Amino acid sequence: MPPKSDPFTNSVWLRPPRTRGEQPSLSREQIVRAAIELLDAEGLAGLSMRRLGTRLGSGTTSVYWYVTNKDELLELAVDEVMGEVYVPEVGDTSWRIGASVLTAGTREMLLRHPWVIGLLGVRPNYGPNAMRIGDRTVALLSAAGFSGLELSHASALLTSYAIGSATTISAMVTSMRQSGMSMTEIAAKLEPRLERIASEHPHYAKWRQEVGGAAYVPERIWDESFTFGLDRLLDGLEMWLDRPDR
Amino acid sequence: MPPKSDPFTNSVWLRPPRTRGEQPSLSREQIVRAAIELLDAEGLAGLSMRRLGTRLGSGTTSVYWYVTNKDELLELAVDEVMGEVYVPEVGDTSWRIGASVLTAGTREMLLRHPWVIGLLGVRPNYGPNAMRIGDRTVALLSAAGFSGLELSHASALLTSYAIGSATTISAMVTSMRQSGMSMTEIAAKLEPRLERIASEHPHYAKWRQEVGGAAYVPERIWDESFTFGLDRLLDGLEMWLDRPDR
DNA sequence: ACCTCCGCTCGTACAGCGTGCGAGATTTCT
DNA sequence: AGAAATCTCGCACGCTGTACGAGCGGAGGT
Repeated sequence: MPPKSDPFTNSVWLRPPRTRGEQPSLSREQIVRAAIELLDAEGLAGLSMRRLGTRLGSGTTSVYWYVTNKDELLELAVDEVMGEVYVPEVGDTSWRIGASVLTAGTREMLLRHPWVIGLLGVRPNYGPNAMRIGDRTVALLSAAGFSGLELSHASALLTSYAIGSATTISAMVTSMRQSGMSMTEIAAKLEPRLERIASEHPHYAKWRQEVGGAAYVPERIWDESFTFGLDRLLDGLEMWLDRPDR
Repeated sequence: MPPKSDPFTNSVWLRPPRTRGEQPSLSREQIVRAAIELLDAEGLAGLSMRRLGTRLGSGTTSVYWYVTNKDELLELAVDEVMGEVYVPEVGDTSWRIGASVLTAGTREMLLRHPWVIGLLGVRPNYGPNAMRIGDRTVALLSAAGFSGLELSHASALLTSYAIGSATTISAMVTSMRQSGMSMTEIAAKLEPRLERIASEHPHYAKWRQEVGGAAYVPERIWDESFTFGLDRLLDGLEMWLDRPDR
């Protein structure tokens, strides 16, 4: 027997914020904003309901009047930062540039708020901002020549790449932050281990020699790598659009 | 001042398992296996050190002899399941099929062990299996004609897509499991909301009409979507390889 | 044979977590 | 004025990761 109240019919997005007058000292919006600040500063583990209460200057459990539980608060926070993603208007640019801006923007948002990444795999997002992005993405890809299921496949390809790319980088940035070292310092510490690994993995060793230390230079390479992949991906989509037999 | 012992020079992979004779009733290998079983069955939240101890038939904190903390255990678990990913030998197939098998295999591994997804963004992986995959991927792409930084860009593109694609699907599967409903049941519950959303988002509404209910049929569509994206992506890479001016 | 040490197990304890509950305060409606 | 709604929050429960140190059994040295 399914639970009496499931998360699909009983969702945050269907419930109006619990505030009518101007009196109350808290509001859903303010709570979400404070939560995002905590999350940005200290990551998922840094957000506890107690700390959130303290930061808002209220009691430990006051937040529970506006939000039924922590999961729901995170759902609100995720959609809030989704609002930072800009999807170009149809007609403002070519679809290629439009898709490029969308994908890069999504990736950048995820890198600004790395805690989102850990939440994306847990529950799908039906918040208003996610929906707005979806709608405008349809417009963009539709104008490009996609339709039906292929349109959603193309859209999934773009967002998957943005998410995956951000995930890899987030892992490194997080470990940088936690260790308090720069990427080059980490590379130096890792050096002997990588050397030993190279001695057991001939192909890796050969590649390592080809690129020298270049692979461990920080952000610039990550951006280059993302752009390279994005260009290949857009090439592939364009090629499909140009196919006579589709 | 950085911490005295950082995670890069002092890593699980550099410390031999704490066992010499045959006496002890526990072993690192056995612990990791049990942890993975718990994680597969109940997700990240389902693994606690106490439950792990109970499942192994030992005391609450016995595990701490073999593993310094939970994070390290998770690191071991992640690399263990990385061992399930098969990277085709060079020469066995074309590079295209090789890359295809690698990417699909990674995605399938992630869908078998969805908890891995939540961990990928937290810390990079330098375990032996990750290294083996890396080495063989270099071999594969090197034989295809990639070299230097472009090789690692191409490799990043493939794994990013595998990760991102698995993330989206994992979100849906997880929410299916938690609600105990099938995807079609969820779609039915969601229907009125989506309809209202469609009424406010014209492009989405138009697309919705195009595909009808097809978009909410479960796994088959997901696989089709992944394959579509993968093919576009490989087309793009192939195109780059064929460029005269690279 | 005894002692010492080492590898290993695990009970206890502590600080922190999410949150259900209900008492209380305050504002609004009748 | 009295009742009802709205909102705040202290307390308590059961859970978490893990530091610490007591205790156990077998191996090696004397």
